[in-house]
Amino acid sequence: MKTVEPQSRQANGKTRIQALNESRIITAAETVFAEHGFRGATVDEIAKRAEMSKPNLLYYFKNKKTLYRAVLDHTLNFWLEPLAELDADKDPESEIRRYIAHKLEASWKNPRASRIFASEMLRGAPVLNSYLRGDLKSLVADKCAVIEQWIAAGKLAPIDPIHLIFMIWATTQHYADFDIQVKAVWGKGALNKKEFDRIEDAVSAVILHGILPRKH
Amino acid sequence: MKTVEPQSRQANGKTRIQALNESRIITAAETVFAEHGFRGATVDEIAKRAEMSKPNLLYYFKNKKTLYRAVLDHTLNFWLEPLAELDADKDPESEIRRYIAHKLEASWKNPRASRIFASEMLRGAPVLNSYLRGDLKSLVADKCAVIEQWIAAGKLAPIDPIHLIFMIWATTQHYADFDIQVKAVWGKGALNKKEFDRIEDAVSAVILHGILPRKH
Amino acid sequence: MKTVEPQSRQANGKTRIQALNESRIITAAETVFAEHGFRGATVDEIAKRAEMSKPNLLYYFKNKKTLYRAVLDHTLNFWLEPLAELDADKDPESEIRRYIAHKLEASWKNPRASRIFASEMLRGAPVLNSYLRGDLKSLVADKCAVIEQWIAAGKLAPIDPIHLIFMIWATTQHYADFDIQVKAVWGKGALNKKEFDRIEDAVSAVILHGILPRKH
Amino acid sequence: MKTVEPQSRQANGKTRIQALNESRIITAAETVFAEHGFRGATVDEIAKRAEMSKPNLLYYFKNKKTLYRAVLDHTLNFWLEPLAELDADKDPESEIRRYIAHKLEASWKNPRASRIFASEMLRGAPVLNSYLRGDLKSLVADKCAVIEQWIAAGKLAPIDPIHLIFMIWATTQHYADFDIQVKAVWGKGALNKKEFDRIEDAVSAVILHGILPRKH
DNA sequence: TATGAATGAGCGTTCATTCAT
DNA sequence: GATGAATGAACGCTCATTCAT
Repeated sequence: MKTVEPQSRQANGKTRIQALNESRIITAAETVFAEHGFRGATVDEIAKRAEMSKPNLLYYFKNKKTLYRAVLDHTLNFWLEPLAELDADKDPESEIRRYIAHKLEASWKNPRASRIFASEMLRGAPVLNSYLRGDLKSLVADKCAVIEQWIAAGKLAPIDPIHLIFMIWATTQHYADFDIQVKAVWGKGALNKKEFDRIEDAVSAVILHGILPRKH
Repeated sequence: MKTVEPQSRQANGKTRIQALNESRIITAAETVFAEHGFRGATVDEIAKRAEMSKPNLLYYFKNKKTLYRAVLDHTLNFWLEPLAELDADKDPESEIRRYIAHKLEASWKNPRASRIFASEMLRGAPVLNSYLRGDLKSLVADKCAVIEQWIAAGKLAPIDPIHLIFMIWATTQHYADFDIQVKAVWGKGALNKKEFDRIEDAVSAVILHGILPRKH
Repeated sequence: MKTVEPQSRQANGKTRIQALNESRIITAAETVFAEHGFRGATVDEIAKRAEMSKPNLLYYFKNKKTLYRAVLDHTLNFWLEPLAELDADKDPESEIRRYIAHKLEASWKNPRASRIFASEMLRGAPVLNSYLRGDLKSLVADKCAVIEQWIAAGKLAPIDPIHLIFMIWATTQHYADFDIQVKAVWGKGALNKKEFDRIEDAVSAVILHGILPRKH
Repeated sequence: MKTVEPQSRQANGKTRIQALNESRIITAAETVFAEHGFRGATVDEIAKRAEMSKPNLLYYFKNKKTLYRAVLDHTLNFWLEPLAELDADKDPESEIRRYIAHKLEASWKNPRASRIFASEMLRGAPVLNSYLRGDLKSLVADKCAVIEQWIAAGKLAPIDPIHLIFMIWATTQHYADFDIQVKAVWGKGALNKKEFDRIEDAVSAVILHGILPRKH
C-alpha cells in the first residue's frame, strides 16, 4: 500500500531528497574513488558510506561508471577554474601568488578531488582524455600566452611557461595527493590552515623568487 | 644409490628459470599496480602480462599482497637513493642540480615505480607507513640539516628545507605520474630524452634561481 | 511522502521467503556435510541441492563456516534432548527402554543429524569442543548421578554409568551412521519402521538384560 | 649426471626405501583421511605429513583414489579378522569376551583405521560397497550361524545374532571414532591402556550379562 | 627416485547489476 | 524512492595431476 503525494521540487527539477541523496552519494564516492581508484572502488563500500542500500544508490546513478563520471564532473568544475583567472593586464607577481594560494586552498579544502584526478591520470585518463586534449589544452595554451607576454614585457625571467604551470600544479597538488607522506616525514598530524599558510609562503617564495627578473 | 645433479643455481640461490620468472612477474605487476592500484589490480591480468598461468604466478609469490610488497621493495630500492647523495661539503647549486637531474632521470626510466609509489600514497600508505615514519623521515631530517647548513653559510636563501624537498619530489615525479596530462597538454607523444633535458633545464632554472641568494 | 508497506514478516522477524530458503539450505547442507564432512562438502553442491545459485545461498549464510554452524545448531537441538528426560524417580527399566526407543527413532527420522555429529567428532570437534566440555559434560554428569541412584537402590546391577550411556549412544547411532553397512550385511534395502522396531527390541533386550539385577 | 647402482630388493620385490616410503605415506594418509574423509583430505597435507614432495608421493601411488584404496586395504586387513575367530566349538562366554577385547584393543591401537572405515560408511561406502555385500556379508552370516548354534544349545539367550554383532561393533568402535567426545565427557586426556581395560570390563559385563541365559 | 615447474579445473567468496515488490 | 532477493562473471587462491629433468 502506497501513498504518493506530489513532491515539491527545486529549481533543477529535483526533489529535496533527490538532491540530498545525490550529494551524499557523490561525497561518499569521492572518498572511495580517491583511495582505491576506479577499479578498486566498490559500489558496496560507497553505498555503505552514503548510508543507503546498493540498489538505491544505483537508482540514482545507473552504474559505477556513470557515478564515476559524475564524480569527475563535480571535481573538475572547481579544480581547474583558478587557472582561468590569470590576467595578462595585471601584475604577474600578484597574479601568480594568488594562483598558488588558490590551488593550495583547494588542496586543503578538497584533497579528495585532487586525488581522484591523480588516480584518473595514473590509469591513463581513459575518461578524461578528450577533456585533457580539448578544453584543458586550450586553456593552458591561453595562459602560456599570458606568461609569454609577461616575459616579453620583461616582467618575468625567460622560462618555458608550460613547465611553470606544471610546477605549480605538481607542487600544490602534492600536499593533497601525498598528504600521508607529508605528514609522516614532516612529523605533523592532520594539516591545518596554519600549516597551509606556511606552505603557501614557502612555495610562493621559491617560485616567485625563481621567475621574477633580477633587479639591479 | 643415486646422485641427482642439483639444478645449477645462481649466486642468490635461485635457478635461472626462477630468477627469470620472478623478474617477469615483477615487471608485469609493476605495470598493473601502477595503473590500477592494489585493489584494482588483478592477479589474472598480471599473469597474462607475464605470459604465465595464474597458479604458476602464485607458485612464485604466494599471494597478491606478497607480490605487491615485493614490487614495492623493488621500487623503493632505487626510488629514494638519490636523496642520500646530497653532500654538505659540496656546492649546493651543483648538488641540487644533480639531485633534480637524478630524479627526473628516474622518472623517465621507470615511471611505473613512481606511479606505484603515488598509488600507495593515495590509499594512505597501509604498507609503507612504517617506512615513511622511519627510514624516510630520518633521511629527510638529515638532508634538511644539510640544507640548513648551506643557508647558515649564506649559500642559499633562507627557505624551509622540507618544502624545498617536497617541491623537488612533486615536480620531478609529476612528469612520471601525470605523464598523460603532460603529453596531452603539451601536445607531445611519448616523452623522450630530449624533452626530459628541456624539462630538467626549466625545473632547475626556476628552483635554483628561487633558492640561490641574490648576488650584489 | 510515501509509505511503503513492509513485507509481511513471521514471528521470528523473517519474511516467508527467507524462512523457506533458509530451511531449504539447511536441509541441503545437512545432506552434504553428513556425506563429506566440513572440508569435503562444497558450497556449490549444497546450492545445487537447494536449487539456488551459489551467491544466493551466500546471501543467506555469509560463508561456509557460518552455514556449518547453523546446521550443527539445528542438529544439536533435537539430538541431545532425549537424555535430559531420564527421571530418577521413575522405574529404570521403563526409563532406559524409553531412552533407547527415543534415540533409535531419532536415528531413523533424521540420520543426517547423526552423521553430521559423527563427522564433526571424527575431525576432532573443532566447532563443538566447548559444547562437549560444557553443556554435554554436565548433562551427562547429572544423568550418571541418576543411574548411580538406581544402582544404590538395588534397581540396577553395579555398572559404570558413563559406559552405559556410551553404549546406548554408540548402538543407537550405529544404525544411522553405518546404515550402509547395516543394509549390506543384513541384506535389507532402506530400513523401515518395522525393522527399527525389531532393532529396538533386540537392543533393549540385551542392554536391559545386561543391567537389571538378577532376580532370585 | 646420475649413477645408478643395482638395489638390493626385499622379498616382495621392493627396495628398502620403497617399502619405507610407502609405509610412511600410508601412515600419513590414514591420519588425514580419518580426519577429513576422502574429499576433504588433500594430497598436499598427506605429502607434508609423510615429509616428501607431492610429486614423489604420486610416484608411489599414482593418484589420490589409488592411495585411498591402498589405505582401505591396509585397514581392512586387520580390522575384520577378529570376527573370523569366533569358534562354535568353544564356550560362547569366553569367545565373545575375547572378541570384545580384541576389537577394543584394535580401537586403542589404531583408532585411525576405525575412523577411516567410519568415514567411508558415512559417505555411502562407494569404494567398499562390494566388499560389504560380499566377503563381509558372508563372514557375518557364518558367525550368525555360530551364534544361532549357541542359542540352540541353550548357551545363549535367544537374541537376534546380527544385532549382537552390530552392538559389539558399534560399542567398541565408538571409543575410537568418538574419542574426542569420550575424552570431553569423561573428563580424561588421551585414553591409555588402563582406561581401555576398564572399558573392556564394563562393556563385556553388560553384553555378556545381557546375552547369557539366566541360571536358576 | 626425487623435485621444481606448470596447469586446468574448481574452490569459497565478492562484484556490479537486475528484478520484483 | 527504497529494499530484499537473485545471479553471471570474476575474484584470489588451492586442488589433483602432469611434465621435464
